[in-house]
Amino acid sequence: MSSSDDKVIFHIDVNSAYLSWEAVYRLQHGEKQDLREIPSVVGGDPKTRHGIVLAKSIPAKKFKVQTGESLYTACQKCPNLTIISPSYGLYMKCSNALVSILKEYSSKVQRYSVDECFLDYTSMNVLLGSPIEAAHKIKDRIYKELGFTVNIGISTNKLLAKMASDLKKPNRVHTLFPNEIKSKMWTLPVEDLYMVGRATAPKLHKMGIYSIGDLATADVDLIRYRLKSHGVMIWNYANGFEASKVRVNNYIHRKGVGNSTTIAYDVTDVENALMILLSLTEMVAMRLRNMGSLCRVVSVSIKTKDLKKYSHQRKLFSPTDSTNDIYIVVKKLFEEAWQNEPIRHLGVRISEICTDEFYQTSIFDGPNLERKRSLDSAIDDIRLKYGLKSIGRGSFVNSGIKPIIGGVGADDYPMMSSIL
DNA sequence: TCTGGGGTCCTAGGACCC
DNA sequence: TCTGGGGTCCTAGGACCC
Repeated sequence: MSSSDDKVIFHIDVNSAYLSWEAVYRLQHGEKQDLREIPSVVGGDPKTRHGIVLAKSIPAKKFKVQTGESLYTACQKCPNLTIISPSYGLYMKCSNALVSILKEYSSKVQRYSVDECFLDYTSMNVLLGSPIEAAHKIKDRIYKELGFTVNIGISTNKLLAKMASDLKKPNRVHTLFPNEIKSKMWTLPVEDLYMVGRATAPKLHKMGIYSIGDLATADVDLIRYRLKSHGVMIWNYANGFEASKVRVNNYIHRKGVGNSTTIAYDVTDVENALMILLSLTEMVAMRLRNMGSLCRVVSVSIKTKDLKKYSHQRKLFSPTDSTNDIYIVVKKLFEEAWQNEPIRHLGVRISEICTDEFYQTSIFDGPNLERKRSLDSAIDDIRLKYGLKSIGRGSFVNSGIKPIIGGVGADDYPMMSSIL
């Protein structure tokens, strides 16, 4: 092996995460039936019948229920299907418990998503044994202490480690070292490669590329000509070339924060739309302040009844974290963009995040800035202490719209405990 | 089968400057 | 004001991920 192959990277992937976590939680709270042993799915909102399958049990898979399909079609395939609504708070706790075990094996742990982590095991051999031994130890410990299974992929970079953990599930350790690429990876269909999705796969097929090996051995100039820089990236991946670092997560580096919602009915009037947008803005702004950050770009997205999508964004003159300031822009953007069509889905997103540490107040912000900021932060404190519903705007009281809509990301609640 | 919600990155085109 | 071309900033939209 050459010196660039010196790194040892693990990718840890929770098997059917949401479903496993629901099953473990329920068993620990006295339920007799293990969700993993019956046809069951996590997903959607059973009340509105909206939504899709987020995770499925192996028995549900036998009925050909697929991740991403609507609950309606899933029920048609499998009439006895048990449907569980997702509880993201529980998943965050499980994810935190996983991360804290991993951190005992290396200080370099990157949470890639709620159910996937990278771990840099380079030069830990001396202390903790060979990579394969350590991976088995980690896998078995997670099962013993937390009750769910994981796959662990081992290689010399993140891409190969991730491809390895995907090989055969569940409860497995796989290696995919550079000398195993041909036998273990090139034989797979090209759509199994990370970053080859619904739009890219058909383009590759048209070029006669069906396996990862076909892509790896194709002429890179031709790939570049047809698929631009994205093509060069996946060609590199197919050859196992990837060199990004396992970086310890830091939510300061987040690029944007957004929340969106599909509405149970079609919205046809400005008042209702604005009420929903205000509710989304409340959540987004609170998350932003929770990060100790400011934003410079505000964007509103609209999806119509017939699934037409459009968005409108604007760069602000000076950065802000104020709910009111953001909402004023949101309102303007919506009124400029909306073409009077029935609305199915609305979203608010802020980006160009910067730290508020050295924030200089612009003279255009006026004398009320500090007052606005302290009001926002007082409300945040109450919400964090007594729950999101404890305080809301008067205008929502009889509207039938929740004063806060939207979920949170992995690093939004660092104070959340790691206990399952 | 008409498809949820949270992200990131890239590209293309227009405005504007020199 | 006829023309060219390079650079940057901004916005909209698409592709991918989990």
